[in-house]
Amino acid sequence: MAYWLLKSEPDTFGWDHQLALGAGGGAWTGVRNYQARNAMRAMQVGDLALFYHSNIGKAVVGIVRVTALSAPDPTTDDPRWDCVTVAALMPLPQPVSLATIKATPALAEMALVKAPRLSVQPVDPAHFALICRMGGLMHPPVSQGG
DNA sequence: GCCAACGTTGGC
DNA sequence: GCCAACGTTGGC
Repeated sequence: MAYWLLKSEPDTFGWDHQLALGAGGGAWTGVRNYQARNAMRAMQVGDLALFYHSNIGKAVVGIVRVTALSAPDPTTDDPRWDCVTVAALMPLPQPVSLATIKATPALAEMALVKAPRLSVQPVDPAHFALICRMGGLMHPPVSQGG
């Protein structure tokens, strides 16, 4: 079981779009970075990920669940690129902003802070739980992956 | 809209 | 295999 963070620009594909896909979710396409791809390849069905709005909003706004393993990305013929499938699990009652994360010493080691351009990244279980609580979830969901 | 950081590409 | 050029990301 593991935790992750997925970034998306909300004017391209935001939380509302993810919600609209329903329980089946949708393919997380468009990743063209090896580190990000490798993170997706390491995901298991049932793993959970923070859904982060980059550029506009700049906040963690919800939690998604991995519903299918990494598979070839249908948006390219290039065989190097993969995508997982994720479905919305629940929103954060109160989004946790990048500014708040940066102002929280316990979260200073997050890749979001240290490697700000990485679009798919692993998240420490303690960091995941803390952000959930900061977002108003008294009982953070637990990864069922692996 | 700007610009710094950084990943990728391609010439050598 | 090095490295300069270039493109993209994403915070500000």
